[in-house]
Amino acid sequence: MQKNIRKKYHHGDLRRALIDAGLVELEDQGVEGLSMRGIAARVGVSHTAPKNHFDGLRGLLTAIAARGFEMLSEEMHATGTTSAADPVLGPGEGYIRFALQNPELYKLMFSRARTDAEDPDLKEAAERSYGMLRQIASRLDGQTASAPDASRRTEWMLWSLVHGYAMLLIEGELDRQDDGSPIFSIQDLLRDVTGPKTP
Amino acid sequence: MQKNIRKKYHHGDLRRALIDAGLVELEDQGVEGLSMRGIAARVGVSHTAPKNHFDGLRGLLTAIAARGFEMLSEEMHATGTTSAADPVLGPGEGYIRFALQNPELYKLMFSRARTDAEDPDLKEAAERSYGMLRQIASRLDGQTASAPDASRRTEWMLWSLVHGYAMLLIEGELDRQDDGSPIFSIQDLLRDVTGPKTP
DNA sequence: GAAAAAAATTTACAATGGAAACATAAGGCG
DNA sequence: CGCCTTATGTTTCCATTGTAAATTTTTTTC
Repeated sequence: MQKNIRKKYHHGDLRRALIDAGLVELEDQGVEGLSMRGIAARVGVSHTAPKNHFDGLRGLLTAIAARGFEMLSEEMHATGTTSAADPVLGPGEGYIRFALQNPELYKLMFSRARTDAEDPDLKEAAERSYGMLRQIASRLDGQTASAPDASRRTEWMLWSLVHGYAMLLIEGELDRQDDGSPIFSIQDLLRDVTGPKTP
Repeated sequence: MQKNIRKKYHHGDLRRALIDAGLVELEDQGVEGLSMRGIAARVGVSHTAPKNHFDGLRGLLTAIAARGFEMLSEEMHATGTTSAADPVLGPGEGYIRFALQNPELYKLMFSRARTDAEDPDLKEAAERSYGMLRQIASRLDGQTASAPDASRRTEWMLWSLVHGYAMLLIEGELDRQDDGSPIFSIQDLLRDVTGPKTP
């Protein structure tokens, strides 16, 4: 009856707190170093408390991944609506920026071994991101020659390129400059694809 | 003395046996399900026996990853030297075939969190694979326009595309046909890149 | 205010990676 | 040959982790 906005004795919003803490520990120690007990300790609850909000460690990781996709969509949208932004290169850059700023989270988001791909929240958040990618692909497609199912193929090509670029950079397989930025940007690679008409 | 099938106290080639067993369990249960004890049990030794041959679980996984790169090089070479093979599409197809036939191994090979990237054997085996990729990239580069550092950029582009395609397929993000084969092949995507001059 | 539900803790347990001490085989060397 | 050194495996033990069950504490409902 009384929805006291004052802090409740029962933590109040443990679910959100656990996800937030998980995000911190994730980038701090990597997915490997993540533990139910560690996250719970960071929030200050017993290590079994999360069970009331998540279906085990996998459930918590799934929720964290869902949050990641929300962040990704936001980043792509932000970089895409800038006035100066290219409709293709802009969101593509936002995608990469997110991946490089949250490498462990990005890896988790694409790790079916650690998350539950059937989770409704995760599916919805991921689908929103994928939809944005499809939109970009259709724009990119308009710039090049069009075959029957060219759109879908372009979508595969774009996503593969961007995802591979992000993953290889995260895992340290592609060289970086002294300031930490990649030698070639995703725009550099995309320009190779959008056609040689661009000088 | 007795080279009978009698069970010897000293295994003989435990190192190789552990890697072989690890490869089986890896594809069987995924990287997550892999355990030192499980692998040791499969070979029939105590769970601490591997310590004489590997530096912990990470050491064993590193050795398995190195073996993976050897297999990858072999597969690319085999598919590239076929008489009918395109010098670019051939090895590219071999790369993808390996990844899709050994998905868990492929993921492990690119997981710096689980392997020791400084291991000499791993470095050497990986470098051999990367060298083959560079070779393909230079061929691909010869087919398109050439800018100053175009070669290296093409290398990034090719590797990103192929790796992303492999990873997305492995994680189930890209749809497959009823027979399990991808809707678009890596050749389909590569043709988008090699330029529209190819019919 | 009492009952019910929700949230969190305590306790317990099995699995795992790893360290240390010990055991066994193999090979070198007198 | 017989002893000794070393490489290889085993036993035993421990800390950490995820999870389940029983219990306690707080909140909500009636």
